[in-house]
Amino acid sequence: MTDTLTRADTRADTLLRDFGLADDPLGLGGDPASHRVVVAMSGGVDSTVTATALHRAGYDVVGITLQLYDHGEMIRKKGACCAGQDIYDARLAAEEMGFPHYVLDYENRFREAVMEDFADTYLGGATPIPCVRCNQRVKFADLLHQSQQLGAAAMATGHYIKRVDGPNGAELHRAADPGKDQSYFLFATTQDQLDFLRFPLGHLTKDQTRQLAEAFGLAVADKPDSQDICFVPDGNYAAIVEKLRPGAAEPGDIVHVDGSVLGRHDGVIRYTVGQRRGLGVATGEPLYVVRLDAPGRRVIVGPREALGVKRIRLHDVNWIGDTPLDQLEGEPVLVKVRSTRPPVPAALSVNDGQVGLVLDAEEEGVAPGQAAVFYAPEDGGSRVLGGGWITGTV
RNA sequence: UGGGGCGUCGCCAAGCGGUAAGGCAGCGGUUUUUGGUACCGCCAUUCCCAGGUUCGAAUCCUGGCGCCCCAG
Repeated sequence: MTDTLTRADTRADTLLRDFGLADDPLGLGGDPASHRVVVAMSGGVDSTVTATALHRAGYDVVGITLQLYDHGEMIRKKGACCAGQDIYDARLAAEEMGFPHYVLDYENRFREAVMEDFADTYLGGATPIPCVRCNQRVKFADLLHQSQQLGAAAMATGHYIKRVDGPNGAELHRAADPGKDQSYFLFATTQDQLDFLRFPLGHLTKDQTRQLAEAFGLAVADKPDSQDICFVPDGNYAAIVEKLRPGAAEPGDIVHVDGSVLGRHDGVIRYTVGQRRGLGVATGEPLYVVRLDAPGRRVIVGPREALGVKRIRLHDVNWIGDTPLDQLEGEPVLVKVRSTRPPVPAALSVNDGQVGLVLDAEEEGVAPGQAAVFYAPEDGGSRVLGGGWITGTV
């Protein structure tokens, strides 16, 4: 028994060393034990491995799990996070590994900052990204402040993204594992937040994380990755919008870009630019949502060729590059207008506060409410320079 | 009730005597820490109905029924 444990410990220590998580991996200096580190624990593999690894590295780890929405019917959902079973998983792991763990009730905050924004965005004819709102307004705002109040030297998460110390301070870089990179969802991270944050898994692959989970003997080692919107139990997001804003979604016309009315729809909230399915309109060729006219309750559709977009207007841009943004008119950047897909070349346009992009080549399905995330062109798009919310396209 | 045309999956549509293409829509799945896209799979034992000819018909014949057009 002791022998097995010892061997497992050795295995874990070896992996930690191999993965660069052994000697003060957070770069806080001095004795790790003198630094309190809050780890945001969702209950999934990644954050649990993060907390455990940092605890083993000697930091004064405090695990915190946010309870984000009510239990009830959502408990059973697989691949969710931050409710029900997941909170229990996080607590259990902390208990077994031997570091303190707290559950904070953030339901009200989450509903206001994420879910209501979600509903209102859809009602406005745009397509929200709740995961970005959650990171931006809850995890990297309220929880981060909470961590500072607890006297933490840093807050760590299990996100797949890299924080790199550069000549001008902390930089944000895409994850080593291109398939798991979460930079798109973290574009709104400010320099202040970045200074305090740490992402120990950013230079690991998902496979390596699971190896660690196994070596640590974590119960969540085989837990499936989370996906979909955590507070939408069955993929029926429109039902959540209806529940939050009863009666707000009203039917209207489905109109072709040529002006002809092709049919009716049950509410603009069920559609997003680029969407093909769910229109229920049969012409010979497939039709896509080209634009949403919320005030007119119209869904404007057209052929795939009508989806191409080159110019994008942005608002609430977060910029964490070295050169101030207003000095970068016409400068080249790489851009992602969607989480999955490599960054594509574009030019910044900055006219007295109005930030926009001109893509070298057309992109399809660029929807208002989604994000355009900037990457530095120099190193092939490794460094994240920030991003903005898409207001409109041409 | 004179002439002509047509009735094949929810929509469009191929088929022209040899045992029901395809597209669109729909449904299911894969991919994906948003939505969407893309990809894969499923989707008419039956061709408006009833008889008949034929080894064999959605395809030929007869009679109904229903549309459409041109004339009255």
